[in-house]
Amino acid sequence: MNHPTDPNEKAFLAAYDPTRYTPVAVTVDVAALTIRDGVFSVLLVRRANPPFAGEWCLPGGFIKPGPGGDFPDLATAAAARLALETGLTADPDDAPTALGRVQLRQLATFGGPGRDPRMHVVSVAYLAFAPDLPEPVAGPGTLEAAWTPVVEAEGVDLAFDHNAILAAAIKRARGKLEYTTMATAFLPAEFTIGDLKRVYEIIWGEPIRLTAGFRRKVHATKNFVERVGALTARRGTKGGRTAELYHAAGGELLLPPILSQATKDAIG
Amino acid sequence: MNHPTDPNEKAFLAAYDPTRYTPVAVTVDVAALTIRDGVFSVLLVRRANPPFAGEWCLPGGFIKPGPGGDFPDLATAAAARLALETGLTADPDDAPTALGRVQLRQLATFGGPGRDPRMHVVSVAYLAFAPDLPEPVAGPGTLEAAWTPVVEAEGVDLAFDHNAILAAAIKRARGKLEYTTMATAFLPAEFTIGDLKRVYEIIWGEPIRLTAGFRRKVHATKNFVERVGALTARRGTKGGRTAELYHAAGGELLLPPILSQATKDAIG
DNA sequence: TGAATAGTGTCTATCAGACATTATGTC
DNA sequence: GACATAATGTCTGATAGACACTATTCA
Repeated sequence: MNHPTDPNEKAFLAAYDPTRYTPVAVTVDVAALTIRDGVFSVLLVRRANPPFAGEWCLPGGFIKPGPGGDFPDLATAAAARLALETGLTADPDDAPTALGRVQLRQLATFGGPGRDPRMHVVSVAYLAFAPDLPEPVAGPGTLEAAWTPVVEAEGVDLAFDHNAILAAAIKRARGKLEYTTMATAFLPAEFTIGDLKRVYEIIWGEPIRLTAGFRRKVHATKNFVERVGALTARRGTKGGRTAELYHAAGGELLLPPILSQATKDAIG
Repeated sequence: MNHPTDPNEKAFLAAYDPTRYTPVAVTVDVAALTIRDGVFSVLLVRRANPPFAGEWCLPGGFIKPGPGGDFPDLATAAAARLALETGLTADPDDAPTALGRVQLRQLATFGGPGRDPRMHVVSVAYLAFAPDLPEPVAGPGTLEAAWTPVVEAEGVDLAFDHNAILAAAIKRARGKLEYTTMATAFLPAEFTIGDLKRVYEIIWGEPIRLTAGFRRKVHATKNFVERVGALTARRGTKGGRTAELYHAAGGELLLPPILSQATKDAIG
């Protein structure tokens, strides 16, 4: 970060009065996506206070200075907000908490006029890819918090312009699966190739016909998955061979991409 | 947009005082990228006023309400800022001004502590892909404005954290060429396949060895280019066959992607 | 044994990469 | 003709998609 040293600048700064201007507020909102019981879901909270008291929206809130007077980084604010609503604490010692496995990415910033009846508000939206998390707890300022199937959430009239943010989040998530290895973020630390395939099917909402092809692609991609060397304990009750376990191998890019049918249709 | 109707909400809003909180400011900054004389360049301006008076940075400024009291949309603010520094007016009647061909995309939002010595500032950065534009003019608050080769700009110590924004812009631009048809945004309305290939080479900073392959890919991609049906007037003085002219065909996606060598190396 | 799930082998049409060839222009 | 640029043709190795087959488990 660059900092001014000129003495003129110091005089200017001493005389600078930020309250002269029409105030603007900045919020950080989080679209936390996960898969719960095989359903693509998003974390929604119900507002306790006006505006939109009693209505559902994405968790979020104004950024404000901490005890030291400094504002937090945007990503830090987003992580804190998510921790507040999920009841999970982000462990600074990098312990493997459930929240530690959540992938936070900046989604987009929404700043059109009329978004908030109080004043002009610019919202920095974050996208969280999460493995199956525990039941959320209502944080301060919220009546309740709930993992909600995205198809259901899209039908709800959310507060502010959160329907637009949610739509962008879903679109981005579906796209990210195509050319990154982030599908693993929806799974626990150890998973099978079948689990991974199901992540794609659940989030895209379409079957993946290629069984062998999907496996080949996953194995051929550098740093996508790594064999653990153990088998799953039995799941389900309908029989079937026990599957090999894998864990995410830290890679990011998945190229050439695995395209969803929707994308294939779009490119003709 | 959703709006509260509850009478309790109206009372709450009447009593709401936005000046109670620590003020935050929001800026919109634009990384305008273009190709000038075969060189990948970015628009920089030199600040007239503190902080960082006399130093170079990306064009940008605080968002503030217009005459009607309403704040503009973020993208509108970015377009206005760019128009100010380039001397081009964005024609609302959609006339084919040079600025009309500029593609504006939101890049990312930067909001860490200590970005601005005056107060906490959150910057929404926009990425502009532009065809060769005229010499810029210094807008209000700037001493001068200049198209600067990106390799040179990366070496300059820019004001605020604009080096980080510029780096993100360059990275995004290089990536966008891989899987979108946005390379055409760097070219005039009519161009040749050779021109298009040169855009890739200039922005990626590496030669594309495939001549036939590149052509095939471009032609096979739906809505990438469309044959105009005319040939170029002679250019250069070294001879050679006259090329067919094409124009952008309105498509967005370029899949499977054309990968740069850098990306290929990254995926092993 | 049959059904269910996991994983491998193989064939083929397609395509990216490489390179040769043809076409059209200036000097 | 020598050279430069544009455009097309053709060969080959890799691979996505499709499908058949093997492997392991439970009822």
